[in-house]
Amino acid sequence: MTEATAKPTPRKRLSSEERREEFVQKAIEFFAEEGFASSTRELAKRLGVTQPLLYRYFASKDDLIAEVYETVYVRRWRPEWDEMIADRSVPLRERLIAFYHDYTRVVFQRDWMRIFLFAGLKGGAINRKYIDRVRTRILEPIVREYKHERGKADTVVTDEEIELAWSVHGGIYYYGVRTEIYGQDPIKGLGFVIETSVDGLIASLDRQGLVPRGG
Amino acid sequence: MTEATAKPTPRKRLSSEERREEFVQKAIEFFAEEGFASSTRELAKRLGVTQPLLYRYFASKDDLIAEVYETVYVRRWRPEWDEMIADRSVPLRERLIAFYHDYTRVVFQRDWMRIFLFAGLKGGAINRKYIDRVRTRILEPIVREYKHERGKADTVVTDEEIELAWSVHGGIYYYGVRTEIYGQDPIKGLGFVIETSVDGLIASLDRQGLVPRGG
DNA sequence: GTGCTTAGTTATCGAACGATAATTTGCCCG
DNA sequence: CGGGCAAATTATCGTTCGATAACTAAGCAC
Repeated sequence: MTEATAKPTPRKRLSSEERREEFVQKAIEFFAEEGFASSTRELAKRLGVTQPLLYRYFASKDDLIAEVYETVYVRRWRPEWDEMIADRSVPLRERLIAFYHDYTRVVFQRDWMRIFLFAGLKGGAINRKYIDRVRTRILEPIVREYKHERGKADTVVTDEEIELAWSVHGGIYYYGVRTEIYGQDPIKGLGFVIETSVDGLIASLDRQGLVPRGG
Repeated sequence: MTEATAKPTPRKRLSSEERREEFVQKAIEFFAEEGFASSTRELAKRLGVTQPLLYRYFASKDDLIAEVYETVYVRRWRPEWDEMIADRSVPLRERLIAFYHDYTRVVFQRDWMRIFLFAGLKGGAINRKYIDRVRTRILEPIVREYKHERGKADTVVTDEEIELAWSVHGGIYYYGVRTEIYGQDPIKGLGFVIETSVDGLIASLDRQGLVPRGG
């Protein structure tokens, strides 16, 4: 249905800051669904404004995209995850289960996952930086906590142990990919996946501890 | 550097069938690297032919893309995987390790993975169909073989067991994503990941067998 | 109320896109 | 050697893209 000829053009005037925030939020939804190759005209249509207005707030389309990255990957990271993982007043198993419930609540969002995949395919540094952060802020702390609980706090975290953690983390992450990206019906709930994955990680770290270490 | 004015234009003439095959193969590399939103002009440039020539072989860009899908996902699937998984003359652990070495040799290719991700984000049915095939041709047979080796061949494969297999399969797959898509240096080799993942799957299936079943 | 600031508009440019039509040229058969 | 089929080209159409310039009007200050 095309618009009527005599459009009232309400032309609400919003302050620069709220407009900008609104644009970024809607751009996240828009680009997550349509991809970064989609047009600024289509985005403007969804925002109910004209396309050139976007260029009053962002110097270029790439600038807008950069702001989308920043908002999704930096602002949604929860600083309290550090303490959740390291809170030794809670048994490790419960701690990790609680953490992964919270982590997946943030990450298993359609817009988060799709933008992450789009960004990865574009080949920028964002995903590499995020992967690095997962290793240093999640996986290495998890392995350190495991070793503390096993009374091996003095031993160094090995590459093998980190790779075991990556495998389990990846298994959980792939559950989100299957349900959020590929639309697969969850055959068993997220809770089951998290609990069995945490159990599997602890068990495989235990087995790894029995393997003779070279050097 | 722009081309010289007096271009020789060699204009090689190839038979229809070899040209078509050449176009599809190069289109796989091209779209894997640049995404399906990239132009047919750029693809033609890489092929060393003019852009309208593509339209002698493919009715539309979407037709070409469909042929890319077909070639990658159907033609690269190895029929012998069925027998590898079900070959009971080999112990299950070795069988699964051998299978995953072969499977990842096909799937852990930059073009395969990137096209799979691009296709998934476009939202067609290809990925859903592929996921279904992984479940019915890989995961369910694996769990059936496990139950046979444990003397439970008569019991039905449960949703929980399939989900355990998905988690481990996803962990292995994510290793490929990290190395092929995000360019992460493999901190431990693929062999380590496959072996510990297979051990982890068998162990978690064993644990699952101890859990009281409802009904 | 009058006027300034600026949010928001319309109009438009040059480039790139998918696709088609018309034209040229390589190659096999006689 | 020469004629015809089809491989491959040049030329071009209509559309859409990111981005800029010029214009319009909303709302606050006084």
